[in-house]
Parts: sequence; structure tokens; C-alpha cells
Amino acid sequence: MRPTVHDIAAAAGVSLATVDRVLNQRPGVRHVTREKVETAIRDLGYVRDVAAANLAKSRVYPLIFILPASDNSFMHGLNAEIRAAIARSTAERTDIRIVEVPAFDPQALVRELEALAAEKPSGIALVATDAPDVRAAVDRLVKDGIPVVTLVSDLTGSLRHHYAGVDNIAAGRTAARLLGRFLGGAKGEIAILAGSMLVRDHRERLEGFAAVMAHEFPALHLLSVLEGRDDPEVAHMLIADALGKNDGIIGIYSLGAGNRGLVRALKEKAVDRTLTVIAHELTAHTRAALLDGTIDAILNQDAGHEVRSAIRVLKAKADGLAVIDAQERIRLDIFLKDNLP
Amino acid sequence: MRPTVHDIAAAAGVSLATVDRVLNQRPGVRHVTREKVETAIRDLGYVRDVAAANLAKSRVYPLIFILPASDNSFMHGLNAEIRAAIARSTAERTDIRIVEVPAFDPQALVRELEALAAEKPSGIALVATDAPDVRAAVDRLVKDGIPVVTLVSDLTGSLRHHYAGVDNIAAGRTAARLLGRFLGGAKGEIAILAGSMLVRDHRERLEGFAAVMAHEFPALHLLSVLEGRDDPEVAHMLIADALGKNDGIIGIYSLGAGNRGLVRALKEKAVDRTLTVIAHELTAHTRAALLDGTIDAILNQDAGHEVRSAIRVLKAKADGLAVIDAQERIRLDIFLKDNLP
DNA sequence: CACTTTTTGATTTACGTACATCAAATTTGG
DNA sequence: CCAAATTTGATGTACGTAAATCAAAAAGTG
Repeated sequence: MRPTVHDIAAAAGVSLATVDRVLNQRPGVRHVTREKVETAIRDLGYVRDVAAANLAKSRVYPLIFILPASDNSFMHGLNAEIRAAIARSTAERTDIRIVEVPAFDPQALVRELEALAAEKPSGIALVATDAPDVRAAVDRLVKDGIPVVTLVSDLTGSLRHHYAGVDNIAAGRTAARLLGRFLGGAKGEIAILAGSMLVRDHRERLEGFAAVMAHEFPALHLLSVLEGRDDPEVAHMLIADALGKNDGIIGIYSLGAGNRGLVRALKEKAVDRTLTVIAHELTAHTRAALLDGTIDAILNQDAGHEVRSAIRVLKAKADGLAVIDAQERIRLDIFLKDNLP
Repeated sequence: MRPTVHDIAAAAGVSLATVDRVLNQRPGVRHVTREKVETAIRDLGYVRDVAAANLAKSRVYPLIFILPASDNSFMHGLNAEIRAAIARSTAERTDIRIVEVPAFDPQALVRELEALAAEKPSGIALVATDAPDVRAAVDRLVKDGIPVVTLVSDLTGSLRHHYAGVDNIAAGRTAARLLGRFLGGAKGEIAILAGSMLVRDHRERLEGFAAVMAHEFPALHLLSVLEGRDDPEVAHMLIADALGKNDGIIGIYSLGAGNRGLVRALKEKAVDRTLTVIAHELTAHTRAALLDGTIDAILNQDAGHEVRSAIRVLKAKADGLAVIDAQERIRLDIFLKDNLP
């Protein structure tokens, strides 16, 4: 049987009340007594029964998810997964709220973070915009003792407790190798469609992609990045234009959203030529395109896993508990038409 | 606030004791009264607080994992993951035991299943050997009310509650497409190294692989399957021999274990030729081979996820609760040298 | 109707922890 | 050494459920 508070009290030769004072860092315990209790805790290997503690406290974990107000499939999916988590709230003792902030607006994000800090939630998950002010705001939250997890896009150099998202440099590198190998030594040009170079995850994907391309596939020449602002219409225009103007294009890497426009452009302009296309994020559109051969591979991050992982980590941090690292690593999914879920 | 048993008692106009009798299907409740209570439960949307219930019951979940006594990296890894779960036992209220049975021996497995049924555990996870007797034994367990999950290798057609493993047909198909695309239209022969065609997962991988190869890559010719019995020595011998005898081999698909032998053979015999190699299961050996270019891609199933998923599902089934399907889907990991964890 | 059997209610204890209160003991300051 | 302040103990209640006991009420039987 695992030891209880009673066992500690007995072992330390103190009363239950004193053990409670030590465990919950309440005042009114002499230093020597506190040490006696702590020794007993260590000797017996006591670990607080979180379920019982939460029951006694009628504890709920108020969590906040801060998302950019972007109108693309991926963000919609993320939103849906958070709402699914909200539906599980009672069973998981969470109280989750979604807060939307204007996209690509560090100041708005900072203001929101400041405002939320006052609520003293059990934890905050945010899709980070990469800016010094945001980093500083996050660091303040952490120093105030509020667990913070970055979601989808990280904030390196900040004190955030955890990042629930994929390694985007690795994603870019993987895309490059897949594209390079699929093209099997052919010579030609590669078009790159991004959302915006202002977003860290897109920058990182490009960085990884370009590095592997340069190093391992010198026969492939990268055209300058097309910024589609994750908008299907803009993406369509850019890709249609590029394909019309440049016959040398044999591959496309789409590292952002707005792939509906990409697919449409491909169907219009590329019926007569063989293009190898790698895109990010599995949506209804990219899935269909993968199945009909318009896209050759899709790299994906599972929004559901990211949300569930963020919640688990925030709860654990709020309780000062450890997490299972391997369980919280968000993997880069590679989908070919054969292994779609 | 979520409703409690007290609320139900009040709503149904009965006492707490009666509610308890209904909730825990104890006898001594008239049909009409039971219905009144069940109506109240539905109307109020009551869900039992599992944490509180487990606390009151001092419940632990006795779980049993049945594994084949095979001496390969994958099984060692699986074992290690179960032991890691055992280390978390107190926190998760589980009491997990590992039982080893001789590999490829349906009768031994059946005998073990019969013996374990008597213990009435909260759940059983097993690496299934695909045989009618095993299927029947599993069905008996399920009919006795014991939750059963197949692990790594499924038992289709049985009543098992869940399968914690990858879709092996999809894995084979994916391997075929990767190999075919990586070979970029070249003409040649493909060697296939399996463990044993008596194991369902290996059969399924081959089936998927052969289907896509025949349909989409007719320029590639499959040599007859080499059965390495998941043994590095045998694998080494078979591959070295095949490479020595056949100059036309341009690709290899290793769908089982024993890849240490494969890698050694490649380093000895294939320094002067370009081979594209796809293998299963990420181990220290395959990882090194992927990084140094001996292997081009590794397909993997995460043993840690499989074990944790099996435990979650067994606990949920024991409590009659639903699981989050997406969370329990074991994904096929595709590793290139760029996205290794 | 009396009687047995079944059903229901009322109440208590328990699980492991949190938290509050009040009294008693101990330490500290003057 | 006394008073004040601090530290500790003892005790009770609560969280939501399980499980047991015993009494009371209702239903069924002849």
C-alpha cells in the first residue's frame, strides 16, 4: 500500500495537522519540525494522491488557449479540438476558455497576456507570435508562477515550460529530402509557397528545406519564396502565375496554409506536366488532392494531439508533477496516399 | 456544478441507498423505481466521478500483458515500456504483470489465457498469435466480461475490444510507394526480408507491399520472400547471399526484425552499388544505418504509445467508459534521417 | 387478514486529502 | 520568570462515491 499522510505523521512523530502544514506550505512550522516531516516524506516515498487532493479541493483547472483569429483550415481544426476538450471538461476537471487575438499582432497578444495574468489561471497555452515583447510577457507569467505552453509555434529563448508542436526545421528538412528523392536526380526548379516569412514556423520550415536542398540536391534550384498569406485566393494566383511563366518548375513545396488555392492552380495549369508536390497540413482539400495524385505527400501535425498534450502538461505543471516526455513529443506525420487515417 | 448522487436521489424522489443500488447494479430495486432513477440520471446528465469512485473503492486495475518470449529489439523495447508503466502504477492505480509465452505457439497462448481468466483481471493485453483456438479463447474472455486488447498484432474476427497497433497493410503499401518513388522509375529487382510468413503482421505488410508494387511500379520485380526468423545471423546470411548472386537487386524491403544482420550484409556487399532500403522498427541499429545512409527510410510503431494506449483503453473498458478514438489510433511513423526523434 | 418476502430509507463508515478552529504546549522577548 | 508570540496537536467537516447495516414500509402470498 502506498503511504498516506497518516503514515508520515506517525513516522515523523508529529500530528496530521503539522504534516498538512508542511505539505501545503502553510506557515507556523518550526524549521526543525519541517525537516523531520520532509525526511519522513522522502523516506516513505510519499506521493500525494492527486485524485483525492483534487476531490477535497473540488479543484478545477482554469485553462486559457490563446489563438490567432486566422481563417484557415488548420486554425479551424485547432479550434475544434479545443472545443472537443471543453466538452470533456467535467470529467477532466478543466475549465477551458478560448481567447482569439488578431493574427501577426504582437502588441495585441501582449495586452491579452497581461489581462489574463490577473485572472491567475492554472495555465495558459498560446500560439506564439515571435517578438521580444511577447517573450517578455511570457517570462513575466512564468515568474508569476503561471504554467505556460506554446502551441504550434514556439517562442525559443523564453521561459515557457513546454512547446506542444512539431520541430519545424526538421519538417522542412524532411520535405526537402522527400521532394529530392521523389524527383530522383532530375534537374529543375522548385517553387516554394509560404504563408508569411513573419511567422516563425514558416521561417523554420523554409530554413530546414533550403539547407537540405542546397546540401544534398544541388540539381534542384529554389525559386524565391511566394508569400500567399495563408489565403487560398492569393495562393492560387501566385502558383498559377509561376507555373504559367516558368516551364522549368518540376516541384512545389507548400509550407503554409491556403492549399485549396494551390490545388486549384495545379488542376488548371499542370494537367500536361509532371509535378511533384509536397504540402503541409492534412485537410479535406489536401486529403482529396493526395488521393487523386495532385499532391505527392503531406506533412502534418495532429492538432488533437497538440491540444491534449498542452492540457496534460499544463495540469501537470500546475501540480508540480513530471510529464512523460515521449508522450508529449508531437510527431511530424508523413502521409502518402496509402497511410491516411 | 455537475450533478452528484444526492441530486439524483432528490430528483428521483428516492433515497441515496436506492440510487447506489441502481448505479452499482445491486439487487433489491423494483423495476419502476429503477426506471425513475435512470430517468433522473439521464435528465440531469449525471456521470459518475471516476476519481471519487476509485478512491472510495480503493480501486486498482489488475492488468496483464502477454508477450511472446522473442529475443529481438522490438520486443525488448515493448517490455521496457511496460516496465515503465509498472513504475507509474501507484499514480495510475494499476497493477500490471507481464506474462511471457513461447513465440508462435498458439496452444501455449491459449493455455495461458485460460489460466489468467480465473484471476478475473481488470483487463488483458496480448500480442496475438493468429489461430482459431486463440480467437476462441479471446472470445470466451470477452464473454466473461474481461476487457481484451490486442497489441502489435491483431486478431481480426475475434471479439477483442480494441487493437493497439498499426495498420500493417497500410504500412506495407506505404513502404512500396516510398521505395517505388525513391527508385524513380528505374527497372530492377526488389529483395524482401521477412521474419516469418506465419505471423499475421508480416503477412499483412507483404500483402500491402506486393499490391502497390504490382499496381503502380511494374518496372520493379519482387524476388521471393526471404524468411529471416527475425534473427540477425539468418538475415545476414540471406541478404549477403542474395546480393552476391543477383546483380539486379536495386531495392530491399525489410519488414521484420533482425535488421542488425541486414545492415551488416549491406555494409559488406553493397559498398559499390546504390541500393534503396526500407526497413521496419527504429532501433539503435536501424537508427545508425539511417543516419549513415545505409537505410533510406524506417517505418516504425511507437511501443510506448501502444502500451499507454492499451492501458488507457483497458481501464476505460473496465469502467464502461468511452475512449477518444483519435487518441488511441496508433500511427505509422515514417522516419527519414531528418526527422528522427 | 396475518404473514412472509421484497423493496426502500436512514444512517454510518470509509477512501486520502484539504482546510478550518480552538486548545495546549513550546519558544521567544523583555 | 512572566507574558506574548509562535508552534503544535486534536478534532471535525468536506469532497463524491462505495458499501454495509438495520429498520421501516410496501408488496405479494395463502
